[in-house]
Amino acid sequence: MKIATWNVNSLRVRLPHVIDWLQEHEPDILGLQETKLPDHDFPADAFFDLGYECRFSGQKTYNGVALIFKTDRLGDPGDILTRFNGFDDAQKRIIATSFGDVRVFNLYVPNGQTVGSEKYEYKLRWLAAMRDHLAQETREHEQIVLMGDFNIAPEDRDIHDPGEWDGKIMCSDTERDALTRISELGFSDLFRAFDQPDNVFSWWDYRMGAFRRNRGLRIDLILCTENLIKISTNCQVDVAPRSLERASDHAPVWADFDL
DNA sequence: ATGGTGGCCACGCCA
Repeated sequence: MKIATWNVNSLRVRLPHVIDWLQEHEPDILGLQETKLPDHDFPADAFFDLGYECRFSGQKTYNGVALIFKTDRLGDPGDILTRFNGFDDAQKRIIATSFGDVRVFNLYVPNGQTVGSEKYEYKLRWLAAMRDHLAQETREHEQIVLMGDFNIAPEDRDIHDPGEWDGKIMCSDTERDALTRISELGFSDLFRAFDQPDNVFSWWDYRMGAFRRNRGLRIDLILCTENLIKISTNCQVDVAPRSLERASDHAPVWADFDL
C-alpha cells in the first residue's frame, strides 16, 4: 500500500500537477491540504476518471482537506471524520477514515503565523485537541497513520539553517513539545525510519529563490504506529513537483507499506 | 529590521 500527502495550496490551480502525480505514482491514498475549495466545487470527476474516489472537507479561500483513494484494492472507506472530539472549529483542517484495519488521518495543522500571536495560541490549542482526540483513537485502533502538513519541523536537521530559524514559527520548542505529546501516544516519524540524505525538505517559501537554494523545512510528515513502521518499506519526499511552473510551495511525501 | 512571492479575490488576509 502506497500513501502520500501533499499541501497543494489551491487545488484549482494545482489540479494538473496532482493528476500528473497520481498517474505517475499511483498511490492507494493521497491526502491533500489547502485545497481552498468549497465542497460543491471539488473536482471529484477528474479523480474518478483516474480510478480514484474522494472525500473532502473544504471551505472557500482557506484551508480544506481531501482524501483521494483507490477502492479496488482498499474497499470502501468507513465513516468520515472531519473534527476532533470536543473541539469545534470552523476551519476545515481534518479528514479521517478507516480502510479495513488501517485508520488514516489527513491533517492541516495551523501555521501559527508568529510565536506568541493569536494564531500561534490557536495552533497550540488545535494540537492539544488533536492529542486528546488521538488518545482515544489509540484505544480503538491499532494501526493509525497521521499524515499532512504539520507546520512543525521536528528536529534541527529538518531545517536548512537551524540558527536562523531558532525559536521561530514551525521550529519553536513549544510547538515541538506539542508534537512530542502526540508522538508519546505511540506515533513516530516514518521518514526517519529509513536512511535519508541530508537537507531533505518538503516546504520552501516562494520568496527569495528559497527552493533554488534549497532553503526549506521538512514540515510535511507521515507519523504512524509502530506496527505500521515495521511493515513500511520506504518513505520519501518527491521534490520534483516543486520545480514545475506554478508549483505549490510544498512537495509531496509518500510511503510504502507491505499491506 | 524589513520585505520578498503566491493564491484568493478584488483589498487585505493568510501562508
